[in-house]
Amino acid sequence: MKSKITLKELSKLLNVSISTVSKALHDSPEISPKTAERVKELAKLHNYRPNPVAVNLKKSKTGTIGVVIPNISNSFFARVLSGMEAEAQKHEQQVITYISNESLDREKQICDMLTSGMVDGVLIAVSEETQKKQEYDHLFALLDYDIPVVIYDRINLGLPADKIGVDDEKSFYDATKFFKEKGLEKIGLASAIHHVGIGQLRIKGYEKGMQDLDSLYMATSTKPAELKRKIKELITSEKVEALLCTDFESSIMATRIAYEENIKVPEELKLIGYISKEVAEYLTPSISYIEQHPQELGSQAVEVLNNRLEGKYESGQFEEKIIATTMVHLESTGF
Amino acid sequence: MKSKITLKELSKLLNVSISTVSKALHDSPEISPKTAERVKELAKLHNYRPNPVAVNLKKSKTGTIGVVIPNISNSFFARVLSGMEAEAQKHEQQVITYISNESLDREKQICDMLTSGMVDGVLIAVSEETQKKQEYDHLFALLDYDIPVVIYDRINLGLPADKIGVDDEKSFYDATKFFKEKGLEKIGLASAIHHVGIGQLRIKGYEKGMQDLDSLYMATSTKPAELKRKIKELITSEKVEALLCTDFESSIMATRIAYEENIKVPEELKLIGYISKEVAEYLTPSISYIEQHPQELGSQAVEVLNNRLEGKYESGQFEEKIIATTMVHLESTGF
DNA sequence: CTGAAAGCGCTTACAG
DNA sequence: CTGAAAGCGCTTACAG
Repeated sequence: MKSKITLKELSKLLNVSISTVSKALHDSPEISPKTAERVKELAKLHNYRPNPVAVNLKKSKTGTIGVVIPNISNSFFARVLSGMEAEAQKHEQQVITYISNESLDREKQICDMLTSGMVDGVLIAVSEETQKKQEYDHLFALLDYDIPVVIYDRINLGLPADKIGVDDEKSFYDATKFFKEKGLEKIGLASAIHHVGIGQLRIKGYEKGMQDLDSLYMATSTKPAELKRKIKELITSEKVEALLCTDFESSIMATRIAYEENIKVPEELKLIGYISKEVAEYLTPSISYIEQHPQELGSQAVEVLNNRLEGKYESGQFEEKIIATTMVHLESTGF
Repeated sequence: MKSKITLKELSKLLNVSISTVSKALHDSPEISPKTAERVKELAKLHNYRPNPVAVNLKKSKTGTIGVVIPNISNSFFARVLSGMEAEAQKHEQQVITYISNESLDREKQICDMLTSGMVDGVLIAVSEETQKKQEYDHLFALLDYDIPVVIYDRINLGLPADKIGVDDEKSFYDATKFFKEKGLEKIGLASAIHHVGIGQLRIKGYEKGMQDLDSLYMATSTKPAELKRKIKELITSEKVEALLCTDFESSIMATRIAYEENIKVPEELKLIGYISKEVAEYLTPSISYIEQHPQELGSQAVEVLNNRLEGKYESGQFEEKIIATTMVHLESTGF
């Protein structure tokens, strides 16, 4: 039980002033090499560590960044967090995690608490409910309090903040094009997130890729039973040759339906999912997927925030970064 | 851009002293109702929030707890974190997340930084490498600095700290018994984590459940290729009727091999996995699994830590809580 | 080269 | 009932 030693105690032990000790430990040129050495030696002996709370108060900052995550069970966000933590670590920042559970109320609570100055900046993926109700006052409150906000992943909401996301539209455009180039014609899309921003972008990419808007085959619903029925119809009645899925639910459901209906993947149906590597690889058959590089997204989000904190961006102007996606081919596309 | 108002500014505006303002806001009986009201009104108007860093310095605490997570992509840990965050929220504590990536070095770095007093207490699931090398000095360092530590999930390491975990041994004992009662005889076990504590406990539960140690069928390896070969042998040559899997890798691999070898699940082979609800439900066929209630584990871990911080436990004596598991039957057991 | 002083924003025992 | 003072642990401009 060493119980932390303070500058004051150190200074008493050394018979010098607190200022001298502090300066010595910061390699100030004001201090003679001799005293500097004495001080450092004793500090090391006692394993002195400055009290971070005191340092932060003095420097009028907190050394922490707040991350708001809509749903941590979604391994995409878990990986994003991991990238953030790694990058923050490099900047000696602590990551405080808040989970909104896709709830507007919870998000408001979190933002409210953050306005008190718990953190130097905030990284947020706006919850689904918030997007639906388009209530962004709590986010503006953060900006009012001069707390920089970086919006990650769910970025097409027209908010005045730095943003970093994934090229959702292009990824689906490319995937659609890919199937077309392979000579497939009947290409469908399944989505359980057609009502939220990123879902809409992915659908847009699909539509652009198809060009002819009469040849679209879409199964969309937020209700599992309804989505299932619709996907089944696409696969069995319409007999689409390929199916793009915009999210975890629809990807898994499509795999499942193909299995139940005895439709062979990839021979009779080719699938591309929007799911994490881990799940994609382990499904049977494994599902080709669009890799979003979540860790990269996370680490760059922290980078953007720190640039903002360090004044590297002009105020009033906002950064918008897009991370390119990669298509990963596994068994379900069979190429 | 409101830029936070301070007590000092408030007091100037009101023509009273800082102390008076502070007391009024804390409903001190020392203050006259009249001034109290005046103060509160203005505070509300300016949306005054005490600077948390200053409050913490004054109170010699940080208001935060540190959580060390070995691997956030593992949805078990993601859910544990979610439970911790929810509980911490109730206590108005912030959760600072650190990811060790199962690395001893990283874990040491984290603990080293934590000894400086970043947090009031630490929740940790010890990394695999740390367990393998049995190097726990960095954890003792935390205790030396009087920072309470709660070990969660990976608890059988004989460390002198409060612990909260899952009843790994019993869960496998029960699962084994369950198969036996259904009249199955050839019951096998697959494991990619036989070298770490929790793996060993699960295996022990299996062994106890089998009683006759000559009738064990085990496939264990940390190398995917070798594990695959061994599981395949159990399923095809040995023709076990049921297989218990101790972890994500072996669960998924077993499903996969059954599919590849055209062995029908559950008709020819019954499977129980140790994986998250989300993945279990979505596999084809869905996999019966042992539910560990990770959120519960997380929230109780925070509870234990707070009890310790509040001096509700005797020092020198350690709590050890066990969360009971539940078996969830899906298609792969077919009962 | 060293130290006294002010101050970061707050709380609280104490004096009046 | 109100306020001056000390102090949480640190940093840094300033005086000597």
